[in-house]
Parts: sequence; C-alpha cells; structure tokens
Amino acid sequence: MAGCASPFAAQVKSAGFALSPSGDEEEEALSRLRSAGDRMTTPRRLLVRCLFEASGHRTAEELAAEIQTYAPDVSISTVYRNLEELERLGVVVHLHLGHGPATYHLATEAHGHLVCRKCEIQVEIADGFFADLRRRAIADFGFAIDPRHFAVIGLCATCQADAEDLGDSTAG
Amino acid sequence: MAGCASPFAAQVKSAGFALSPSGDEEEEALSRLRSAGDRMTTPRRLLVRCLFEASGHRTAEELAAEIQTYAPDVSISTVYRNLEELERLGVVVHLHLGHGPATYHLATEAHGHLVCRKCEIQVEIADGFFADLRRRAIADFGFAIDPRHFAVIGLCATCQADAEDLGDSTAG
DNA sequence: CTATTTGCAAAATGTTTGCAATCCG
DNA sequence: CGGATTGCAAACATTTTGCAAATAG
Repeated sequence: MAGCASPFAAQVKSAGFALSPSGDEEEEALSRLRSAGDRMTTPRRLLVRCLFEASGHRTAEELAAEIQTYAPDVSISTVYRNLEELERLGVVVHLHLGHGPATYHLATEAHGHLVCRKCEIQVEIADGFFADLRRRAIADFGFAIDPRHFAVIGLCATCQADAEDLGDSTAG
Repeated sequence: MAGCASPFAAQVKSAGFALSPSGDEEEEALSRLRSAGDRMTTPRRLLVRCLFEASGHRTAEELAAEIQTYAPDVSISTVYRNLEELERLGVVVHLHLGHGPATYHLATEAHGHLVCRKCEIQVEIADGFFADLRRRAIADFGFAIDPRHFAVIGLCATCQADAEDLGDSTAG
C-alpha cells in the first residue's frame, strides 16, 4: 500500500511542494495537462509524481493513500477525477486484473497479464503473446484488440496441480 | 430484458409449477443439484429453466426479472446464491463483457468475445482464436488460460474509422 | 421435525456525482 | 475576479451478508 512514499517525502518536506519532477516523461505529462487548459493543482501534481515515482499498477485507493502522505485532505474522488483526465490525455491507462478494483499505470508501461483465478498470482506477458489473436481479430472482424485492458484469467501451474490432487470435476 | 418469458409462461400457468424440463441437459443440471444435496425449490427450478430456455448471456438482474414473471417474490439475492451454486457444480459460468455486471450462461455454451470499448458491440469468437495464446501461456509459464472469462476489449472497424476522422490522438 | 433455503433489508465494494467553498491564473 | 477544481457527503451500481420466517424432504 505504500511504495513511492519515502523517496520524495523528504523533498516535499524540505521544499514545501516544490516537487522536482524526475524525468522528461513526467515533465511531458505536466505539459499535456497545461496544454489541455488544466490548472496545476497540488493533488494533480502529487498524483503525477506518484505515478512516475514508482512504476507498477496501483488502485485509485492506493494512489490516494500515497498522496495523502503529503496532502492528507486530498480525497479519493479527486484522484478518480484526475486519473480520468490523465487517461483522456493518454498519460495513464487503467487495467482490470480480476474481480477487484481497476489498477492504473503509465500508458507507456502497458503490457498484458495472466492472473491465476485461484491464487491470484500475476504474470506479465509480452505483446508478442497476442500477435496471433490480434491478426485474426483484424482479419476476421476488423477488430483492433487491446488485450492489455483486461487480464487473461487462468490457473497457474501450482493451482492446476492442486486441482488434480482433489480430482478436477470442479475445475471450471 | 425479457426473452424466455412467453414460451413457458403458458406451461406454468396451466400446470401450477410443473415446469416440464425441455431436455436431457436440463434434467442433468437438476440431478446435479439433487446429488449435491441441494433441495428442489421453486426459485431454483425457475432459474435452471430460464437458463436452458433461452441461451445467451444474461445478468443476474435480467434472470431475476424473468423469474419474477412467474414468482414475483423471488429476490435477486436468491438468484445470486443459486447462480453461485450452479457455478460451483459446473452447470453455469459467468463472464465479464466489459465494465458492467457479469453475465451468466451455461458452461457448455462458453466461448470467447470481442467487445468494442466505444459502441460496446459484441462479437463471439471461436476457441481457435486463442490456440496460440494458450500454447504460449502453457509453454512459458505453465499457465492454463481461460480466455472466455473476460472479453477482449478493442475497437470495432466502425469505431476505428470514426476515431480516424477526428484525428486519433485520443485513441487510447 | 430440522436443516436448508428464502426474502428482505442492510452492508460492502468500487466508482461517480452534486454542490458550496476554495484556489489557479 | 471568474471559472476550474476541490472536499465532502451522498448517490450509484453490483454483489454479498445477517437474520428471522418459510419450506423441502
């Protein structure tokens, strides 16, 4: 639930809210907000900072918790609203890893996932895994798939073995 | 929202609740319930009947509405509880077609789906579409995928064309 | 008879919205 | 200053749960 906390906590505390962006990509994200006519607010800046500070997928709630380390009053609805805006601008995307809440990450980090329906372990997979599916979807239906938006559910090797131990009549 | 309504409404009205099962598969589903020690109640019978009467995916709410045509007091929580039990017994499976509610259908009718993220049109796809993905998931990770549990999101041909008309910078 | 199942209402979960107060530019 | 943005609380949508009353076997 923490994650990007310590590294830039110090910066915030020592310099008010002069959060120094760490890279070009982060600067570009801020530019995109400005170009879209969006104002540069504290919750907005902190959210962008959190997204770039630690990569990986985090839920809106997790992001809110990180942000609240620095600005305790930032509400989850503001986080949702800003994630929506960043998604509209192409900076972030959201991903459904299973039955729980959506997770958010930088659009540049998008990739596919396998998730075990039993133990919920996640495996990141390369886009090449979907090459055949993509080709067929276009060829047969003109469909341009985005196989990274929903994870592909399944059973990992360990849980398959467990299921066999019990007899697999309930394997569905 | 209706669907399996008229055909067996007549049967129900003319013969109390002597809903005559229409096929072997339906009989087998009822047997499975009995074998599992489950009691044969009216909501249970009606749900099974509805599931077999019309194929296709329906949400719990839609199924409840159909059932309530005959037994108005059946509550949605009973429908959820019985769907859960039928899923445990391998009779039905649930499927997520996008951001809305889950849909339920007979396990024997499971297949993959493409869903357009914009117009939400759905395309049913053959299991062969996933052959390559399945093979790679097993080979590289020992993962047995179930690509029919979550639809694959994308953009249909029409919506791709629309996006190009507008310039596709917001295509994410 | 009694354990299972039900209906209802309430809780839980995840996300969105209405609105007055606040803040950016 | 004036409109964009926020925080809060309440609404929303879907699914789950607690519990007393009903019912199958």
